[in-house]
Amino acid sequence: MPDPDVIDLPNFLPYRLAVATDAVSGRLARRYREEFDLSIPEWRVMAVLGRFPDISANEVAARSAMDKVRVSRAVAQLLHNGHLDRRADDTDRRRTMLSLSDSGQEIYRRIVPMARAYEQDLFARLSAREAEILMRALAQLSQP
Amino acid sequence: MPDPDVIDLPNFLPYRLAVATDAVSGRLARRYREEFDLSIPEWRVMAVLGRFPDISANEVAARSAMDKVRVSRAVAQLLHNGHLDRRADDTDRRRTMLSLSDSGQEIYRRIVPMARAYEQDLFARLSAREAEILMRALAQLSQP
DNA sequence: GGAGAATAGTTTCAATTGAAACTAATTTCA
DNA sequence: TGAAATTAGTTTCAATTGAAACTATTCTCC
Repeated sequence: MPDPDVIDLPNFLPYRLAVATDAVSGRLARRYREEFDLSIPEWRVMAVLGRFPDISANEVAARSAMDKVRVSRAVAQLLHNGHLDRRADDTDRRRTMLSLSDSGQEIYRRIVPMARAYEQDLFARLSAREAEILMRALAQLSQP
Repeated sequence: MPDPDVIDLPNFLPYRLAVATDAVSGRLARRYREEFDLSIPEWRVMAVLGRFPDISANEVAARSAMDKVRVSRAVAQLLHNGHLDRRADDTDRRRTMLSLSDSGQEIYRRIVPMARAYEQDLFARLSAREAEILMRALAQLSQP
């Protein structure tokens, strides 16, 4: 029976979520950095463009839970490293269409199995039922 | 059947965890800031000291999943605002014992019910069984 | 058509962060 | 002992971040 006048941080849901995310993202960020020299925002941009080629930076932002500033910077870095192609949209010259360059596709091709394997290692800690409920619960908590 | 050559970010566990944490922590951080003028690190320090009075900054760090730099800065701010008391440890003058001041206790007394209510609002999105499995799954994912 | 609102994307600025270096005190052990 | 290693906590430095301001373009509607 928990004392209602006190909060036990390790059992406090927002804290526990944050700790789990730090652990999971931290390990993954290190591998992206070491093996592919990518930050998490850069990886997210590449992941979105691998699935939805030729979309604008704004659409990338909408599909990656990042604001346009973070996307803009990640895109600039990826362009600098030659992992993206950018071409102006002729019908609306404010927009630019982004896609993975050959080099970007090469990295993507290599990073996807690594990310999947990492995710499988995480799921291996859970039963199938726990995994399914976890995913559903996270979706519930993400709603405004 | 998911395409094994592509990753769908919204179904990728590390991404989904990060999005859920952003949502949950973001809302909570705004309330701590608006209602109590506290950051998340400051709140964590207060939460730990509310449960374990008279411990050192190092012990706070160990119990709050923060490094000593973040704790040091949060403690400095809380001292500045008069929410903590600090006294030197006579047997080891490197250490200082921290505790909530009267003003800190007053804030703690008010913030705990708010945090609990917020957590209850989160749990209300889940069934009891889902909540229990979520907490267990998060603990599993937090392990090194 | 054109003035004003809206949109895509970038830049600026200040705040937050962690690694590494640092200070001060304590412990280890030759 | 006392020199070297360890520990508690702070400061410095550079990187990351988001809000707000900004540029350039397009849309709205009189």
